[in-house]
Amino acid sequence: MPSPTNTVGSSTYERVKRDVIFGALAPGSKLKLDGLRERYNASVSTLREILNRLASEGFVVAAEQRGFFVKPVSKDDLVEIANLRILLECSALETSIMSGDPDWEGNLVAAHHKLHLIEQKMLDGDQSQKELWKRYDWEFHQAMISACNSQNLLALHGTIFDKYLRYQMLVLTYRGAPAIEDHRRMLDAALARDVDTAVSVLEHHIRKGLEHTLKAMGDTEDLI
Amino acid sequence: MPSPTNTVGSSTYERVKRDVIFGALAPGSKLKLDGLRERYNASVSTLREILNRLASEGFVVAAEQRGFFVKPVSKDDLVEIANLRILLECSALETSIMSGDPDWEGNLVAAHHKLHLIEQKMLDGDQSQKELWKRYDWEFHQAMISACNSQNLLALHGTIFDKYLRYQMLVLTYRGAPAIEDHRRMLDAALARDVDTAVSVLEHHIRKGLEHTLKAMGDTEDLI
DNA sequence: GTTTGCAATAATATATGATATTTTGCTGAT
DNA sequence: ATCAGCAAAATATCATATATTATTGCAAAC
Repeated sequence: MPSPTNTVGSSTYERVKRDVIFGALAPGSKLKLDGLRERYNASVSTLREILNRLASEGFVVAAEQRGFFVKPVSKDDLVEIANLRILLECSALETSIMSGDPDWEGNLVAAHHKLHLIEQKMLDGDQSQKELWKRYDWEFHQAMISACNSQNLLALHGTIFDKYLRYQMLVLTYRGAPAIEDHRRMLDAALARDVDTAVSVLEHHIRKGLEHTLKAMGDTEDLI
Repeated sequence: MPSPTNTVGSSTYERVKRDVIFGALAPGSKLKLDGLRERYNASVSTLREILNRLASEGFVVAAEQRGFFVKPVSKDDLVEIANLRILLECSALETSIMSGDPDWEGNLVAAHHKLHLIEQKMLDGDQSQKELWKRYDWEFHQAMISACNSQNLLALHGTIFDKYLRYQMLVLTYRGAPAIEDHRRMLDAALARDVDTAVSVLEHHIRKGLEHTLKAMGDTEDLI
């Protein structure tokens, strides 16, 4: 099998983005080219390309002539992100359910199964695999909307999802059983082609997550 | 007044983006670094930064190890873009109308006035200012949704609008009087805080534009 | 004690050239 | 026509140089 043969640029891009999302690079912190060069073992030119990409996606802020900063967080921003996620994901879900084929159903069931397995572990107190858990969460939501017939919509949703994820990682708390229940209900509704139920559960799911994260941010006011 | 003091990077970025949107750089064409260096009088490093930005916005395609290409066009892509514009702009319009203040109304009336002036010229056969016309069109739509209270939504909409605009510029035809009428009706509905009417006129406006552009693309099959 | 002004320092923006790798184009053989 | 293999072209990456701009530190002034 051919190894992914990643270029320095793309693999470092992944690493930096990941570090922003998972908080290794703190919100608002300055991204000095020289510091990054050491940290990621890449040249300044390559890093500038990466930071420009991340800036246009909104994970980084590029301040003309003053360099780059990790995008700051705020409750207002989180609310905007959550609302956008609802708008994009619900819309995609609707068309996806209406046009999903057997392959789609198969992937969906598989994605839910994997997610469910790790959710059980989380419930049992094993918090050691937060990152993997979130990846499966992402894969499940992605599988749900993957038949929406719009690459553009999927791309936009992917970015928004990652931004939302950053806030969840920031407060580092777990909503637990209710979220698991949401996923199950979404799966069932999707397979039953019950658009209305699926969409309303999804919206509820995101709003509850938003509430939860906002509350956690209120308690930990320092991270802004 | 302080001059904009643009950096080479940002001003060249604007130029390249503009050239993609207005078709000076043809869809699908290869963007050779060396060629661009001559054309825009910027260094390769700077140009790579710019192309990376444009790639992450979707105006350019970055093919690992094979360089950059102007994003190709297709009817499917146009349909996706139009649907996304409807989704984003209608949602933004709804909240904007509900929370617009007097300043918002003022800007809106002003934007419509400017747009209307140039639309009349277009109707009279003066097609010399397509670019200015499209700028005013953008400013009007932007003014409508500017009170939506979401920077994230406005940013996303801006990008989608530009992509939609590229298709319009590509086929280079003018929908004329009906579009002018749409704008007037949207303005009136917005000022009357009639959300339903405004939103449905907007959706109709975009769908008609889509139809029109699709038809023009069908006739000029060569540009793909 | 706070503010102002300015020099010293640091960091960014941009350009250029060098190297390794990859892709592309071409030639000739099958 | 197809394919292998080589030469030319282009990209990806890096290091380095320079000009410009931003930041910092400190002394002088209020």
